[in-house]
Amino acid sequence: MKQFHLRKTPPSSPIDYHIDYESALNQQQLSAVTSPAKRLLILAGAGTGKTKTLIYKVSRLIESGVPPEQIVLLTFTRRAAKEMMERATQLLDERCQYVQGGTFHSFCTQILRKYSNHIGYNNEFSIIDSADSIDLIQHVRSTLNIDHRSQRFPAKRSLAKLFTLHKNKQLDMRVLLQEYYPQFLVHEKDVIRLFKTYESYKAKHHIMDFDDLLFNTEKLFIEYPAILERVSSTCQYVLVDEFQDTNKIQASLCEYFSSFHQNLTVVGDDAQSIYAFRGSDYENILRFPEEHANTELIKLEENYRSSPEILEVANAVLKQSSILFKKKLFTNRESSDLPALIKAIDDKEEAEFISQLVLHLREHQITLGEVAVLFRNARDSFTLELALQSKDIPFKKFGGQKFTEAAHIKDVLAHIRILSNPNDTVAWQRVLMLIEGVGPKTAEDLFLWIQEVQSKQGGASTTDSTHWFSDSEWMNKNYYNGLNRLGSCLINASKCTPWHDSVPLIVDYYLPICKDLYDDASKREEDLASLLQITKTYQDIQSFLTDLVLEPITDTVTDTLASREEEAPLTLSTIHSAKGLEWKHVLIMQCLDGSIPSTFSIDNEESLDEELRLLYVATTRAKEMLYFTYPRTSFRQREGDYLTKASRFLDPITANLEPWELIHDTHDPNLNEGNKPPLLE
DNA sequence: CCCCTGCGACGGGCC
DNA sequence: GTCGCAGGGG
Ligand SMILES: Nc1ncnc2c1ncn2[C@@H]1O[C@H](COP(=O)(O)OP(=O)(O)OP(=O)(O)O)[C@@H](O)[C@H]1O
Repeated sequence: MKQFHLRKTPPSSPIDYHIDYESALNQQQLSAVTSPAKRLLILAGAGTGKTKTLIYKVSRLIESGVPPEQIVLLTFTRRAAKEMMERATQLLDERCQYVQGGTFHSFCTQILRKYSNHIGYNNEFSIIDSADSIDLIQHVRSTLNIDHRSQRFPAKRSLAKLFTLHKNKQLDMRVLLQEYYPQFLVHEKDVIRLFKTYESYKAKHHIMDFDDLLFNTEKLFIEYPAILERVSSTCQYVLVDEFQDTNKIQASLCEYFSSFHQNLTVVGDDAQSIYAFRGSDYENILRFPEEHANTELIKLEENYRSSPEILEVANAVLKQSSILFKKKLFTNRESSDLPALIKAIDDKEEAEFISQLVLHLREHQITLGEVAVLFRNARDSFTLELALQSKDIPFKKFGGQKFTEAAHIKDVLAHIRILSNPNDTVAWQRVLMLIEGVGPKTAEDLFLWIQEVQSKQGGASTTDSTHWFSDSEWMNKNYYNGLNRLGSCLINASKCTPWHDSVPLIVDYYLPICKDLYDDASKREEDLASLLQITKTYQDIQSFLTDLVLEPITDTVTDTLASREEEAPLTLSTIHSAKGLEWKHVLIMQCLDGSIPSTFSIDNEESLDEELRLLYVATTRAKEMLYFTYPRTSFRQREGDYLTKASRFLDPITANLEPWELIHDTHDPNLNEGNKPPLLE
């Protein structure tokens, strides 16, 4: 017998990393980045560098030769996703742009656009946002003739909420009714019937709502293992930020995505779980190690973001929770002033203080971009926005749907949606009812008639139906003229190439209607002009509509004006949209009982805890200085002026705060600044 | 069948 | 504030 000696090959030459991981990261962070573990959980408090670690891990993988398009980086909010991509690109280079992912919803959409034909959808299915979903529920309800006379039936919003909870929490409708709307338990049967009809309606019309994007992806994976294998084989590494905010289905999607290569890293902080209303469950992250025995757990404890004074307040906030959080954060950052507590006399004074403080900070080298004002409800900043506008302080607001929610934008979008999908009932309904004299019933009849005409033409597209409404049964109606104008507008619009040339036609058609409907038409006209600009950046109608639902425009006209100036604007944001971000100075405004905690949470310990975590998230956004403000009086239409109540969460932390007194200065506003007392003493 | 008015109930955060 | 329903006149 011959012998063949296999030589020992030298170990592959060590990779020449461009990034100095060892000096940028601490011990635990480094071990998370370099860990060979296939399943890794990083469980750590706010500001301990979780996101940073994740970004370094992505860079490290790319530097070690993993193709970026084989890495999937998922997170929860669009802002966090964008922020993460930017930070990664800045750290390494353009290669990071090819990393897959974004939000769960956008990633699932990409998969479904390729494969949803397997589960009975067109790959061109429409996606509806929550407002559309509410409208659709209403529409479906009107077809069911549900008896609401004897006993009040849940409003469309409540129904929508029930339906998402039902899908996301996978709880029985009865249980949900019991917990959230016991007064509607009598309607259980009808609610379920409506839910089923809503579901089948969407399926039949190739419409998906946000929940469907997740559910249908899972369904696809369950029913078609071959597709699962194909998709997951392109996901060599799956990394998930903010894992505490995932719900059951998102957690299970993570397992599916990583099922082929089995590399799954998740990052999160159970103390920052603030999306229970959407069915998220922080138990997901705590259970994560139990799902697989070989999970490596890494904890980070040093906070690199906030001063000790801020961290002290944050810890004191969290201590009020009925659930015990064992972690205690520490920091080596230098001391700052004590966080401030400002009690304004009313909303106006609060807004005035914030805008003057922001200007004062700008004089002292804290730019607007380094300051954020956070609040519980999107509308809490209304008075402040007016004050900022009057002082020409540029700001950008996050949270609240505003632009795409606005009626006039939705109106124009509905026309565009018809061009994209002539079967879109909700869009037709909306468009038809804009015509004077057309109500729900006529709109429904018209829609059925249009569908019939279309099917008679053997599925020919809208382009051929040049004489839609003439010679028809509608000739003699008083709304015939309006109908005809709509008809020719849509026909001309559908012939446009490129597609976005159709938008000016639609806007021209719509403007008279808009002027008739709203007093502030000129402001709305400007919005439509900016919508027009946006449409020009899209090659096709489909991607435009998808993007608009998944990434609704947050810029309003004021923002656009602001962005013309070079200076980075002040940030106004709901706390929910601020998660994962940080600023030098953070103001939390409207710290009132009824706002935070919200009125709807106060008699339920679980939701009260979530409100508290929300305040914790807000406080931990600050690096150098933190301010709590609230008005002592406020105004409501019915009651008039009334005394407010400070947030109950502030009481136990007042010892850690420094009260600031607001003094109205009586000097002539035109007096030289040097002759007045300093703003802050 | 539409559209206006008045009245009571509800109301939040995100994709 | 906004929604959703009831009652009226067109
Ligand atoms: N080892 C480190 N050395 C210096 N700075 C660090 C280190 N780790 C993190 N930081 C800084 O701390 C700040 C917080 O980091 P990061 O945003 O990654 O925290 P996080 O844990 O994701 O926070 P959160 O849970 O609040 O989103 C960042 O400014 C980051 O640059």
